[in-house]
Amino acid sequence: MAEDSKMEKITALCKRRGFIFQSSEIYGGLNGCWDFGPLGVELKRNIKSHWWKTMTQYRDDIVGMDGSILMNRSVWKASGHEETFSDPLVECFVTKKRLRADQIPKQSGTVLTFSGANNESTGFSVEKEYSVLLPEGGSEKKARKLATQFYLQSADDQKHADGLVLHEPSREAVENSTSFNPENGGQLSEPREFNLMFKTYVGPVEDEKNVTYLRPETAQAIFVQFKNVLEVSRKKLPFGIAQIGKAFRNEINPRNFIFRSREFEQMEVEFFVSPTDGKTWLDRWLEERLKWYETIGIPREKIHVLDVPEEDRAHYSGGTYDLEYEFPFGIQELEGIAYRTDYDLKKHQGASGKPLEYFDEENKERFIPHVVEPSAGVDRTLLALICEAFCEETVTNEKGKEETRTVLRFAPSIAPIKVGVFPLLKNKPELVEKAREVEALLRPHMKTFYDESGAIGRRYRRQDEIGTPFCITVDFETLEGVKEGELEGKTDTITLRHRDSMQQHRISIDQILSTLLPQLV
RNA sequence: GCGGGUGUAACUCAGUGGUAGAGUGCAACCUUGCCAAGGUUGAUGUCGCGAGUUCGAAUCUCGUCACCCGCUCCA
Repeated sequence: MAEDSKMEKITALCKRRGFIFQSSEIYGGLNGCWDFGPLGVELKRNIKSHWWKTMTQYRDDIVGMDGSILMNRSVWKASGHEETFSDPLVECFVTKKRLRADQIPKQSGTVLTFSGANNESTGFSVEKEYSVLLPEGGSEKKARKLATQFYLQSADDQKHADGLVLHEPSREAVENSTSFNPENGGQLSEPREFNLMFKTYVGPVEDEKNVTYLRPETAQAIFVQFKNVLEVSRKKLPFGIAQIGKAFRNEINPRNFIFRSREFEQMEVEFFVSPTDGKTWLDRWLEERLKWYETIGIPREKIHVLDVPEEDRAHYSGGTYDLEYEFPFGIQELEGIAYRTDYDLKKHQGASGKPLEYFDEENKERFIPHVVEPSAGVDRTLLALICEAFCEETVTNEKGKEETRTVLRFAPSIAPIKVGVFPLLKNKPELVEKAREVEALLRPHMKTFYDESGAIGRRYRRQDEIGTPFCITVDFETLEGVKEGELEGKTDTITLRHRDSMQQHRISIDQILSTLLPQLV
């Protein structure tokens, strides 16, 4: 199956069956925003609750919290998020001056493009393209001086300045270009988005002093509450704080269905350790997280672990693993596990003036804890699960004709609906009544779906397409007794049909729960 | 952000200036005895949105929004 057509099929299925809709669809949608329909929300809740239990219930060194989306602006100043602007910016390579890309006046003239420079006497040589705009009547001498400055930046010693020779530039006339610094004609960097935060105002007055942002990550809420949580939970290092919540990034270009959206949900643990244990815990968390993906149905071999090289990591990171999944549109990040060192707590301690240190009774040491952060995207996980589960099989029907069966092979533990319950025929009230009874028996324990319309085969296929692992059918043998086999003569039995094999077997109604429940964990 | 493509029913699509269509799906009923079965009936459209041209626009023009692909971006 071609990978882009697979993605199209998945997108169509998600809409048709009620997993995911475009946000504000009847008004033409909103770029980068998505709504989860009846099945999508069940799937999403199952993912989150599985993660939450894994973190806060099955282990005793993590506690939860739920921070507000809006926080004091100082949080974003201290964390460094704000400092990096909210507009696309370009930078002059020589003066390092930053300019708003959309406010650069259009300029015309001749562009001199140099290919490099060298200094014979010192042996210095650099090959890099650099352009300078020479306005009509401008001084070529100044332009050459600027280029010289540019090339000298790559020299670590000023001694190369004397006798530096520029390669002879090529010339090209341009009109209305915004690629050059209006002050000196120097080439500007490509526009960069430095800050993707959504700005808003707290209170009804749209005054600059009321500005804050929708959080671009959930982590900061944990850092600023670190001391409170530590205090009340009476935990000792190493310990973690878990949180699931929405975050917002004003992405330049949301893409790939729900993969990169402007409003998304994160599941994060900030795990606090002593400074000497950071690297060890980073590796431990990698293992933990791979195990978790396995339990929800993404096998380890489908996850690529990228040990992010130092030059690609955030400046504060002491090591980062990216867990990547093979989506139909490419290998993309599902989760980042980052060793954030003491960067965040140190920043907040400095900015707030409140001590965020930890006192280690055993060693009588006081220090700012280091942090290892496994940070997963809920929506990305959901999309990966759908991609992983999606399957089209060719089956032969009773007339010998080949047809396609679409199945979502979700792990039963995360499937939105666990069991479909059907009367074989809907025009026989005894069958309907019995099926309703069976459904009522199961309902307190799992998400059920009752369906009586159309032919039984169609109802099975409908459940296959939404990933329901089990279907139960009440038939005449339920009422009249089994005709043959082990259960011969027994009433109150049903057929249990398995999604993946399409096999059915007959069990008595009082065995349904004990058969199904262990498979739903 | 740049370039290209697409937008008509829930889905897949036909319709190129003159009455809004098909198949699938959906709903009801009949039939039906376990894998998308058959029959009858039915509902669903500001033809993405907004302007313009025209006697008349799904169709032509412009704008805009959304989605897809390729760049770009992704602290």
